[in-house]
Amino acid sequence: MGQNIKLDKIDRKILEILQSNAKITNAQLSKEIGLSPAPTLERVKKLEVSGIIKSYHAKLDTDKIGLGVSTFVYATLKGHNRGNIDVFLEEINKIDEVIECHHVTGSGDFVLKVIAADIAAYQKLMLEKVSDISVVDNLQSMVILSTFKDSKVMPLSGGE
Amino acid sequence: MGQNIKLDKIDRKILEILQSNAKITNAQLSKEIGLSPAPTLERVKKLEVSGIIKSYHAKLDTDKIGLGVSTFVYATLKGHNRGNIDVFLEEINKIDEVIECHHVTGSGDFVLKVIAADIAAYQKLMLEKVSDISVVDNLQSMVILSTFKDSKVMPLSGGE
DNA sequence: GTATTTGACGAAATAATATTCTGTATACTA
DNA sequence: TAGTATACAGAATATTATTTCGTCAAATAC
Repeated sequence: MGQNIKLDKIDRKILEILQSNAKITNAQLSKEIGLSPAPTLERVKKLEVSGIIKSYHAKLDTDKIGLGVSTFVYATLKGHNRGNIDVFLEEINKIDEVIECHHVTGSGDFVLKVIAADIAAYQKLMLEKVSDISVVDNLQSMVILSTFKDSKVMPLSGGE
Repeated sequence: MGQNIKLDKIDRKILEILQSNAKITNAQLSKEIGLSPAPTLERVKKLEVSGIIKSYHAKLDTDKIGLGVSTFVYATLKGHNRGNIDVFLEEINKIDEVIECHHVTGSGDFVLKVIAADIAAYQKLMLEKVSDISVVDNLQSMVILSTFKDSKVMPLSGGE
């Protein structure tokens, strides 16, 4: 289960291009995939409507907007039961600085990605908002020193 | 260092909107921020040229394109020296399935985000490509069971 | 094997949008 | 106070998206 829509080589090329550059004009895109503008647009629309393309986003330079600290945080809850998880997720969703939250296998229950202006702001955030969530048992932070790869292009290979 | 460009309230609003919806028309954007189209476009261009806006990307539904497995991987190297790190990064950059690579504090040296079609493909990838990198000492994988938050909108607050 | 339907395509016309241009007001500087 | 730079709105222009239409090819039915 999961996908059911069949993508041909051209569709995958479109997806690859739009992942790396969403602002390309339809005319340019059509050239790169070797079709005329009309069917190109039709394909893109189909990909959007089907939900394969979920959305489009601008990527910012965190340093330049004054967000100098990014971290990964492992959060363990006081119990893995449904109730605690729901409470945790609800609280996490309120915190804008937590930009990712994944439920994972392994010792920790959740992996968060957190962004703050600086270490002071980060500490404040963690103490006052995250640690404060009642169901949180343990938190372990890893500060990102530098990011060497942050590709927005996923590897597309699957079924012709 | 870091940022130097001053952003006013309108700029931050623009950034917020473009992060969550990069495909908005300039006319619509100008309405939402309360300016006419011309200066709105001027501001956006300025944000692009200054590098505050780095790029625009389409976000795909991983399930629908047949990428069912996402993981975080902690990688420790056989030594933290510059040479080993360079070797590691060079190899990692060749692997499309590794979409993120962060240098972090803590026990592990690097955190990777890896995407594959299924567990079998993931295992193959890790065994044949990642583990195979000579300078890699230890790898620890955490499979993402589900993602509850994956916001592309960073919290903008800083200096008026 | 032939007719028919369906889907995808290209070319051209149209509509919407981005982009440029010009003049004005406002804030900053000398 | 005069001068200058900056940001803005409104209108004209250029680009681009979008729609329309006719054609072709593959699949299906007869």
